Amino acid sequence: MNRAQPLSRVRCVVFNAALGVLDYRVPAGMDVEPGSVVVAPLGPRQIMGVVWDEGRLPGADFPESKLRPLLAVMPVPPLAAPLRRLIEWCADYYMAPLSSVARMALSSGAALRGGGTLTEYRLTGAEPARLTPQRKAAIEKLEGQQGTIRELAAIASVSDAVLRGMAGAGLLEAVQVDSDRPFPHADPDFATPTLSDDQQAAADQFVDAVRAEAFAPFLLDGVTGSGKTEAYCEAIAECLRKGRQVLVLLPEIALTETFLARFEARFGAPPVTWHSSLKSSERRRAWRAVAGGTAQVVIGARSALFLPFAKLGLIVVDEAHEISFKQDDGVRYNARDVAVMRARFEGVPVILASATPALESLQMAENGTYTRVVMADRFGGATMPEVSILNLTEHPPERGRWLAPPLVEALKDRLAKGEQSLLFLNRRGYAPLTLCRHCGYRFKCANCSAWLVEHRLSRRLACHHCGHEQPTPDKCPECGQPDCLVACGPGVERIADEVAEILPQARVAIVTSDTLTSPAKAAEFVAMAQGGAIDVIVGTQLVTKGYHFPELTLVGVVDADMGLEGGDLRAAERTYQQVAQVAGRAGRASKPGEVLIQTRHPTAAVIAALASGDRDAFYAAETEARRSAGAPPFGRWAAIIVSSEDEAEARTAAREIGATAPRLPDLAVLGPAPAPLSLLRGRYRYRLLVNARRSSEVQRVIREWLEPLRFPQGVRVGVDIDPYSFV
DNA sequence: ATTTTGGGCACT
DNA sequence: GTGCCCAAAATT
Repeated sequence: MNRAQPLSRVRCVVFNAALGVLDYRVPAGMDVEPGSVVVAPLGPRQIMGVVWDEGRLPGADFPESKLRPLLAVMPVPPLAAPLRRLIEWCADYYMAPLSSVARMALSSGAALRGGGTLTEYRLTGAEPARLTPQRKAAIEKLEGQQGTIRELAAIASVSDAVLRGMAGAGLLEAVQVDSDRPFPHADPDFATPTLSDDQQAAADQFVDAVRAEAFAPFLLDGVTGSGKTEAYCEAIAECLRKGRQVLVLLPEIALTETFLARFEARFGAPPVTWHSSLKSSERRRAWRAVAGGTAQVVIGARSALFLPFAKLGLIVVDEAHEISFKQDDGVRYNARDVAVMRARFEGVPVILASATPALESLQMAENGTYTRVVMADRFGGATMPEVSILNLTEHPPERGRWLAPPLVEALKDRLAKGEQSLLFLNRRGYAPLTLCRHCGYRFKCANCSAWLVEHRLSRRLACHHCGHEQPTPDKCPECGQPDCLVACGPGVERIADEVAEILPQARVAIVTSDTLTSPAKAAEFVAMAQGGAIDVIVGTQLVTKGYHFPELTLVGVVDADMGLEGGDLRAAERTYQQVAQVAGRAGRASKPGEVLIQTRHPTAAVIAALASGDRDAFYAAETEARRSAGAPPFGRWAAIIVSSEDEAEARTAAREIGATAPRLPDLAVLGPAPAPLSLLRGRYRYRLLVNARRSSEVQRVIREWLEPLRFPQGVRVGVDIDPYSFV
């Protein structure tokens, strides 16, 4: 590309949501182009920004004479045009400030300052002469850890002063980490697998698309166990051969040890990972390798979508139906949809892989926008498990118990045969509500309108929305009565207790984000489960993903109705997906699997479809329900969320928005109403729902609606386009 | 968002 | 006049 005239005046997206776009003069000798990351003066301060394309952004002409010169250019490659187009698209579609979206592409502050080294610390193992309590605690928690003082302080929950003292006393040693040391090389032909006909046919289509180097969206629709991963890995291999980079998006990247192991077995090296809990040195190294084009394959959480790939060749979204791809704070984007847009702007193929695709994705396949690739059979001749409904009204569990007699019998049977069972309940902790038998007091979060969940293993009461925790008291805080607290409802811990009572000799493992807190713990669990050291696994949706347990022949769904009772727009679909996904864990090897679903609504469309294994029937019923509700993909939803620390202010602002709602034939506005969690993290929240019957420009309507309104300071108004959760 | 400014007000 | 607090304005 030849640039004629060096730029003398540029429009910058500065990293401040309120300011947006500002113009600057480029001093003589400074080399900037669209995408350059720069430091600009702002009043007495300095602010980071990205040079944008001339003429693509709104903004009045600012007098030449008042322009101030840019201060510096960061030593990183400029953000390429396709990424800039993606940022613009996201800002526009999700109604977020351009700067907030741009910031996601530059989320590694350290990387921007250039390469070089970073100082990290680790324990020396030296025996201290005497030990303060803080130092003793730090040494226990930092075993095997390495990181900057700041990161270690967070891990050990001590102040950095403690650690600096320890470094001075020789208990911690400094290690220089090179941020540009290369990642191991992935070899496309390291271990080429033998594919089934289905897999080969899918792989061929993907490889052709990679070779074509053009935008091509695929919906890889394959039952659990059909070997989707092997099929798309062939497309990854083709990218590696062409020297192009690959982005694989996974939900909950921190817990996908098994995926990383499979990847390494196929390509001879682990991929580069990207997720929110990377340490700053790891983040910097990964970011720079991505921007420099040396990171071949990046396995990432949704934030990886905004990485500055130098030569992207393919995007894969695995488990594409997962709702965790929807970001629910900050810029509320759906990574699945943004992935398709990025592929489009980059001109590369994108594969959405799922056993239970979102209705929206199926619709896109049906109308020809996406190419549908079906893998209908399980790999290696394994059969789909037999699914039965367990009507809780007919087979009630004993009082104070949650497992119905037939499920108990099935558990006993598997234990006798030496086979594994899995009980699925999507609820962490022991019990979702604790109350005082004496005075009726209920434990409630101080910052949110939510009950505190008892975690008996850690002897704490926790709010699952804001993270607030307190020790479980032994007497009621209201009336002071001792031994009067009762647990209401089941959580996985309670189910595990029940299993231990029914099957005292069974080895039970609880699998939730509370117990698998690190990749090492996850690996340990997988090793134990596969080594036959666990008889019954009790888990949340965490166990529904990615694990293969050859001896697992029974899956019990403890409460299939749980998801249906909330006011969630996609409740039926999510229940279907979760149960289908967990059912897929049963009988993956030679032994057939059995699935028992406990429910009080055996005739509900979702439950019936699960029982009959008739996926098409479920999707047909759900399609009709969505059509008549004007829900996606037939109409559009948007949520307007008004929040403030002052309840009255939030209510007034929400009412004002409601009162000024536009009256349009295809638009329905519901609310304002207090949001389901009307108090969240100390903020009172009101919500309006906007339903646009046609796929019209909801964003434009909302923009014009909210634009003239002014609210007091402290009132935040956010828009959630295509909302999933109404929390 | 953060900093600067300017007005109103009490106090000297 | 001076200090102080808070709201409004400006930031390229």
